[in-house]
Amino acid sequence: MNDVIKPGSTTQTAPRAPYHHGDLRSALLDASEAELAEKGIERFSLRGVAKRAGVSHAAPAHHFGDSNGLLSALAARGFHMFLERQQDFKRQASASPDEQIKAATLGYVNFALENPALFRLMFSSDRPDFRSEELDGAATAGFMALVADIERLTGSNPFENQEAMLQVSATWALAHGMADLLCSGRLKSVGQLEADGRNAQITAIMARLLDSGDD
Amino acid sequence: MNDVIKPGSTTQTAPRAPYHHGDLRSALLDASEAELAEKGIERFSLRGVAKRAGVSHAAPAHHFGDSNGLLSALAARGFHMFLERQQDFKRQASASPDEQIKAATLGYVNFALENPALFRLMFSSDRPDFRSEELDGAATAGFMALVADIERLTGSNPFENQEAMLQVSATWALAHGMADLLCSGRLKSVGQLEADGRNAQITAIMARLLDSGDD
DNA sequence: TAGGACATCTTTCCATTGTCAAGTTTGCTT
DNA sequence: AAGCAAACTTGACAATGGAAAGATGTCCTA
Repeated sequence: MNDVIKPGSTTQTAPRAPYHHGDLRSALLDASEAELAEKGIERFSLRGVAKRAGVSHAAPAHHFGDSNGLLSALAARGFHMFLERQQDFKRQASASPDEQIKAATLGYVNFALENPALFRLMFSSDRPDFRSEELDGAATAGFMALVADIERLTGSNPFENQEAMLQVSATWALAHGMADLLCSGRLKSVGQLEADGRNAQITAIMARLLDSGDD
Repeated sequence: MNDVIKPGSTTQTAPRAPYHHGDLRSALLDASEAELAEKGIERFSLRGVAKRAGVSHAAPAHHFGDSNGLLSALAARGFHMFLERQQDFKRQASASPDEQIKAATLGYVNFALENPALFRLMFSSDRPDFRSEELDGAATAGFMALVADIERLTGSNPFENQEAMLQVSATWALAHGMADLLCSGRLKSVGQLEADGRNAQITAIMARLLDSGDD
């Protein structure tokens, strides 16, 4: 009726306001990320998300179907952030293949430590639906980047060379294991250190693998 | 006093029946394990557990406090099973330190694949309370076994030698990364294989690390 | 410019869940 | 035998996710 802007909006940055709320979809994703970071996935509440976004508790359903749909979209966005964080580190490293891999590992682990709940959503939850094109694509992109790095390192295409694919698996598993253990508070001998020392240890551990069988 | 078996029991195998139900505590743990395996931790229901055990929905509270208390006890039992599974493999392997570590890794990963939901409860959940003496002790025992193996491998006590502790971290992280990725359906190049081929790949990956810096 | 058609969001309602408080049964102790 | 404490049940409550139906705003077309 009137053109008064609804006061319910909370933290929108530059909304195009095409509709009632103004890009509620991404506002809900922001709210979900905050809810997840604060509560963890096991106390994540859809109604809590709606409250953060300043809308009714049933509003998310229209954009995401159910709560798992929302978490799927959030996980997909998480994988994009994840890949970017790895690229952050890679850009600051030397161009040699093994340095690039070490840098990606640092990005991998630091992302997990910076976003532990989101990392768990992406890797240790049944709620996101990986049959979703969007999510599967986002998750696959990171894997493909690693495959390319290993190809540069070994000179063999991992999809054609079993030994190179084994190197992919080993590298991924080692990076993932450090990330998962650290963000669950295990692996205390590494986790207790401050950022620089921790990153040095992570690199040293990865070096132990890379300096071995870089055939 | 008497040896009359209560007729209200539903699915007990060989109950001592010291009380009303007959060792309800462990019956609830069994029921929880089944509930967890079927539903996963994210749809785990305390009332579902009670229904499985054939008791009222509030019965678990007396033995475990709240649902997190039950999950803490279940996780502790999980860590014992976890260690046993590693020892299963170690007994069937040669006594050399690196073969023992490879065997433990096979136990680590196979346990995760056999009990994916329980594995997630143990490593990727905030619900178990690790301040609990029982749980912390069970979780620490596995770590100490690895430390001992690395000491045998390197000849140095990891608690006194930084390089050896780095080896502990690397070994644990690699085993854990494989386990976590495989039981989440990632790492398909390994996960698609049948058991024997999969175990061979796991061993080959671990060898890549152990054959490197076993100083 | 009026009138649908439709996407967006709210309100209301319901089944399920975890937890609490009180009551009931059972075995043990003295 | 009496009482006591442990073990378990019953009933209630607030919070949650989801379904259904209503309300509101926007756009497209005639």
